[in-house]
Amino acid sequence: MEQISLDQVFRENNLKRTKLRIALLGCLINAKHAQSYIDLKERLGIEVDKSTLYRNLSAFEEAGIIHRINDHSGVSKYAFGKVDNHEGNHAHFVCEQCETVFCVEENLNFEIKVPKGFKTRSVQTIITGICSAC
Amino acid sequence: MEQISLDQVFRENNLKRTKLRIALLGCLINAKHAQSYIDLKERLGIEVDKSTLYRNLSAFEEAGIIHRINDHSGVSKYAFGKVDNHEGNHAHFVCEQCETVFCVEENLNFEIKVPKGFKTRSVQTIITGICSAC
DNA sequence: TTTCAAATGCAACTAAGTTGCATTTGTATT
DNA sequence: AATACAAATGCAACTTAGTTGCATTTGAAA
Repeated sequence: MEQISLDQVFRENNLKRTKLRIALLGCLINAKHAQSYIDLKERLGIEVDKSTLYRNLSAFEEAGIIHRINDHSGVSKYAFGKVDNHEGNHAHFVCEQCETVFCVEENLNFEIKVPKGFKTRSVQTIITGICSAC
Repeated sequence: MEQISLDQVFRENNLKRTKLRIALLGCLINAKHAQSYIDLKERLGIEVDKSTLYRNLSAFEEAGIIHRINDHSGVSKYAFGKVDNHEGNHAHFVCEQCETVFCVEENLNFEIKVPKGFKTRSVQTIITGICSAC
């Protein structure tokens, strides 16, 4: 696995290197599955302001550092990396029991025909089922 | 196109045939794209109680009469029919501009490999892009 | 070390969706 | 047609995710 330099990520995206951002991005990188606001808040340990956290998540998302997943629960979850790389998109697996969201590493490279006049920009796939732990 | 009898749908699913349900299901059947709570409320015209509407949407969803779509906006949208029929799943197209959600009629019949121990139950695909009207 | 935009913290707000409970209504039964 | 009862409705109050405006603080560049 390739080592990631946080400093580089921040510099490349014109984001100031603050304590919270370092901790937050660390959380997201090390997470084994997608994290909600609540998950992140707990994981961070330190007291964090809600709006600051959300603003940072938005900033990271806009910069393409993380991506947001919206499953059936209505609560947004965030995961490190982009949904689509040069080889295709990846899917998300949502466990019905524990509600954990995993990024499925297999790349999807299918095309979906859309009606005339429609232009596709991105494709997100959500799989529901039962995870190995449940 | 096949004619649908609302009475039959209600009877089959053990749902009482109320004024609101008839109007609501009518709205959903006739809609050209997926409807949010707000869309439905406006479309119905009549005064509707929020919780009653939501409860009915849940009831319809549980009965498999309609399905719920969760796009990036965080607001649930509802569309008539099931996501998956005997031929595969259908995808949803979300317009980035007008936020309209369309059901894409093409059936998807691909398989996604999930990690060992994971069991897939359903697959939902969301396409974002620009619709023909925008 | 100064400077300034960008980031933070706080409080107040918005909006989606839920819950509990009293009242009403659809339908099955007599 | 009258009765009976569960299921559906309406209302009010609540919960929770996420946002906004603004004063204060801080990172980094000059």
